[in-house]
Amino acid sequence: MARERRAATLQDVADRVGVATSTVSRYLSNPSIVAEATRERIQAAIEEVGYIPNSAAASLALKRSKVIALLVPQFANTLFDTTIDLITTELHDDGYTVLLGLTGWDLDRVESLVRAAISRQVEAIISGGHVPDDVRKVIERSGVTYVHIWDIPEDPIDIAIGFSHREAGTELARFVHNRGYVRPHLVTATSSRAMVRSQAFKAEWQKLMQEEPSEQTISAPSRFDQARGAFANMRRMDEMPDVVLCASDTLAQGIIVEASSAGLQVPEDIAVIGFGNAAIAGEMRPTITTVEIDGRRLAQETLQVLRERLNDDGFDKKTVDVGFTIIGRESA
Amino acid sequence: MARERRAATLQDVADRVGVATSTVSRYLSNPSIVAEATRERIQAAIEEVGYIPNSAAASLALKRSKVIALLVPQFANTLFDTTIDLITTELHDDGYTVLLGLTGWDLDRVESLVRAAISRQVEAIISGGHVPDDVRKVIERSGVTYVHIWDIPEDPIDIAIGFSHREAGTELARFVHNRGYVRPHLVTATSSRAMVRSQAFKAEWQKLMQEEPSEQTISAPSRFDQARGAFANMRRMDEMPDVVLCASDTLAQGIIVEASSAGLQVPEDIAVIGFGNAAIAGEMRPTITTVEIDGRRLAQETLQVLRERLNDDGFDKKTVDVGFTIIGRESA
DNA sequence: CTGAAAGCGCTTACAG
DNA sequence: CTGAAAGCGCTTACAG
Repeated sequence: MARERRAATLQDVADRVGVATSTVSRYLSNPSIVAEATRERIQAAIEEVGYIPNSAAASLALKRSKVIALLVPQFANTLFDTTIDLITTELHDDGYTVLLGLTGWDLDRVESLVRAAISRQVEAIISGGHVPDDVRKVIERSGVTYVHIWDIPEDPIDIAIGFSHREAGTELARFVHNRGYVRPHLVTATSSRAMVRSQAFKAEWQKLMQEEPSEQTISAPSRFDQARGAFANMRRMDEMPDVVLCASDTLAQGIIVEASSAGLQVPEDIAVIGFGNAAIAGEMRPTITTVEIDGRRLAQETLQVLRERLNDDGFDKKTVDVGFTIIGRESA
Repeated sequence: MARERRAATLQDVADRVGVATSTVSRYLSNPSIVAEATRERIQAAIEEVGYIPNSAAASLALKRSKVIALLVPQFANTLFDTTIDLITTELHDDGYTVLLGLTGWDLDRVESLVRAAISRQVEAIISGGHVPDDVRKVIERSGVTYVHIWDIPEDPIDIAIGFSHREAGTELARFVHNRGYVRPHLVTATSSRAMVRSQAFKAEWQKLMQEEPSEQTISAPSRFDQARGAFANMRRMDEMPDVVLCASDTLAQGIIVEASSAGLQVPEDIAVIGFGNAAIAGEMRPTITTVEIDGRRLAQETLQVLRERLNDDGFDKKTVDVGFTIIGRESA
């Protein structure tokens, strides 16, 4: 690696061409207002010195950073990987740089990430997780655009795009009931969203059957390898459940593998329902009944609202419900 | 959301306290050199106005951004999710902000992401993918620290931390041969690394058996749902392979599911080998024989080398080989 | 079409 | 222990 080299600046380019920095700057932002001949000399100089603008300086002068922060709990296996992927790629194509913050479900980290983002002058924060009240104040005070994705909070800070996890839980209870299952078992992850779904499921099931479904909790994120323990717990119950509601498709997949390996047929002996409609859900044998959220649509809606806000300077709070769909397949 | 509000600046805090901005700045970077009484008044003022420093301005003045760019092909399901997760989290704890760039295996995007990173004055670029020659020049010219992770290129740009995919391919061929398999089939993904492994496997197999193993190619990233097509292709072969080498554990998992559902026993009728030792590999039934790369160690090594370079100003190129381990399990 | 100058919000020698 | 001032690398009215 080359040793400490001073990066070329606008001044270097200008000197080389023999014009003022303002001319080079204009060429960069709007070439057509610079004379043809000057244009060519500037372009040549830029290439010679390998000039790359310093965007810290530009941010400062423009009061516009073209940076957006993305806060998610972890790098992968969040149910919205596709959504994140699409959003990030499109934002880059729009000329934005994306800051990544991994919260790891840790509230202190959420706060320091939000502060770092604001400090970096981000134009928006897209967050896939909840934010404690004091951090909410920091966000509101700063005036940044804040986009909460994946669920719809009671009282959104600013923009929210997602679906109602409560309704999803309720609908799942009805679905299970309609299919004639009588002993549902919830494998709930310790994430606020999964817990909301389970609560709603229990409430609805109570209404329909006048009883409380059994439940166990696993630590978020729900992973394939947690299935073994979860399944063992079920075996210890007085009576095995006839349907298991999993916090994710990966977990559902694990439960199916465990059940098969214990000689149980899915769904005959025990039915399994996932969450998220990951690629595996449609390909597993048996195919997995699950809840689909349209990640592509979620991404598109997010980008649209964001672009409106960022370009047209709208300042209205906004909530978009992208809904969900229960997809009945072989596993339940 | 609150309307356009001018963010508080150092000047605002200074005015409120009745000191110069330099004093507030000193308080922020090194409180102990400011008088106790002043310190308290400054702290109070900071909280009152909700001051958050503008790091674009700080970058400009300090010529140090505390930003690091992370370039990966996609947001999830890269074999090194854990590594990325660890690196990102630790860097944040070290006070760095992480820029995320998703290349999507697209070389033009690699270039624009590298340029954006340099423009943002990043102190290092960590990249999980290959970089074309002209982009290499941009990197070298800029003088940023460049950390290539996951494999070890012939001629590293700067720092490289990973393992030899060529050796992995060779060792896999020996492993398969030792276990007595005679008709291996490679399911290769179209990523440069997977291709290197397959090449090496073929070369070694040629040496051992004087024949060419059969092979099919799937588009990267290798996913569970590509297993169906891949398996169908094998069925169409004159003779089914007795062992399948998959580009990832997820793909291996898919092949196992497909094989079982076709009434074949794994490994008796057909053995399966994955790559990566994902969580599922040890939990699937049968458990999956695979190649493990210690993602945690990879992350630690990366962080260590990075910290050395960033703090101690070392400028030597460096390569670290973290190796790999073939883990024999039930599936082969 | 182009230049000189002010300003964006910090930091840090240099004085005192 | 603190302040005044210069400077980091850009952008953009304002003149010409």
